[in-house]
Amino acid sequence: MRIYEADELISQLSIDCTIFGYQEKRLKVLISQLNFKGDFLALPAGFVYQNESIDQSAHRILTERTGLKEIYLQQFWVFGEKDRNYSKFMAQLFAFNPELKPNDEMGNERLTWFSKRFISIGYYALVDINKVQLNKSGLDHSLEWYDFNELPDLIFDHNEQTSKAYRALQLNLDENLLGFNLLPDKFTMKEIQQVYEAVYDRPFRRNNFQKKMLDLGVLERLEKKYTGANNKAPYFYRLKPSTP
Amino acid sequence: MRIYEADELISQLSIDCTIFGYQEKRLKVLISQLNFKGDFLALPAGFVYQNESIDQSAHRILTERTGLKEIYLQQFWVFGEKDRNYSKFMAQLFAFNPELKPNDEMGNERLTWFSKRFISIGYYALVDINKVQLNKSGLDHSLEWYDFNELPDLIFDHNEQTSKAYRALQLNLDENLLGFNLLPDKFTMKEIQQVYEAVYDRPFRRNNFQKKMLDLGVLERLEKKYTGANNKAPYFYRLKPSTP
DNA sequence: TCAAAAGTGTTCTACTTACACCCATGG
DNA sequence: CCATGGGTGTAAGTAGAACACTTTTGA
Repeated sequence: MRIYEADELISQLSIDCTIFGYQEKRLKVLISQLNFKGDFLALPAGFVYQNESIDQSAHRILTERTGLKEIYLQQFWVFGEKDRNYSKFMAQLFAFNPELKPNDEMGNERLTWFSKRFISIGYYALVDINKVQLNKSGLDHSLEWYDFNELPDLIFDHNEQTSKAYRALQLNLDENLLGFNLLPDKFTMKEIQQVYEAVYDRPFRRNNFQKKMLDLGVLERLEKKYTGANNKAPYFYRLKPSTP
Repeated sequence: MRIYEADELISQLSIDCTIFGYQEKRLKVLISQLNFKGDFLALPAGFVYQNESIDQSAHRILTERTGLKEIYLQQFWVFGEKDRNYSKFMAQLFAFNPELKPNDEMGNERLTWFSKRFISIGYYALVDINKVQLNKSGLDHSLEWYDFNELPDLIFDHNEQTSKAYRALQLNLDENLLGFNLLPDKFTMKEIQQVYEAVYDRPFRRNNFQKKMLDLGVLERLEKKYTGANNKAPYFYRLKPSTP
């Protein structure tokens, strides 16, 4: 389990990722249960190698866990309080995992590294949950999607981070056409509306929403979607190829 | 000149500040000429001490140079490209200042510190230019206000930073009532309008602007401002005390 | 009494919201 | 032919832009 390569990493700096997905009318967030005894739930996170940009670092963290290559990713805040360190987490960790207490030179060095105050760059990501192939990194005991509205207690300030990420998402969803990142390539108007309703936690009027979307001029209407239900079949849409 | 206290500082991390002021219908930015031979112009910047938050660090950098205690300050972007380092700057620096080349243990240690790749957290600040008492730090040869539209070449990616700071300012000015931070406590409607015109680089209609401002409900009308000009005297306004 | 600049009211327009109707689908 | 859900058109309401007019000030 490689979690410590101090020379290759920027010290005291971490990347924390709030990964949003969408399923069954719910906004979801990917949460990792850490690979230790005790219920330590956390955002997928990692450190920055000397030879990668912070964006590349965030991409690496995400690609490792989701298998996705193309991911919408956006930095949204730096968390830099002066007492922001792992000490509380590590005290709990050692209480549940006494065998992890450092007992040699190497362990102490690692402890020193983790004992320092950390600055964290918060990223949020939007993924099509159906394309994700969850893949635990060495740090993860399990990876699981949680409803954004029913997030458990996370370590550190990760609950605060999800709140701030959510606010950033709300601010940017509409203007930057982010909603489509949460859906498959082909989707119905109802589906994209439900994404909006999940993100903004309020209903939209069907007809006005459709008009607004079509007026954006970025959607291409495809064939109808016949589901076998006894009602009119909706159209599929996709982002116009010219709209990257 | 203390510019290097590696143990007390977070390594590979800096804070760069784009400080906006307003004077004579112009948006201004505070630029430092570095205290070396050669024309090195830069944003006021500094590093983060272990025992201060990143916000406190930015405040310290600003307070040192402007004398102001209360400053509107906002992080807006993290610059973290993988090749983001001082090497190009230092090559030029040594060309103009060969005596700075390290010639002892201490100098080499410092060189090592500065040779690494740096992550920079960009802050922008808004100040009342009349309240500012410019005060050079040890790093500054001089401090000067430049028109935002006529910024000289700055070291590093500092020109890019001012552009990004400017965009962030435009996005936030209106919603967060930031314009008033650029003005004295008492101001006329024309003055705040001219701030807006400077920031958005376009004219506003006098009457509509006044209506919009008053409809915000945050302004309190004070006495008239008699200037001696042969025209109707405008009112002074201030932010309502209840609007912090 | 006049020019300049400030204050205020009114219309016009564009966009959002709300309501209404019609159409396709499979039972 | 009916219930259900999808597509579209139109009226009402609201916010901002544009225009017009009045008031104050000192020369």
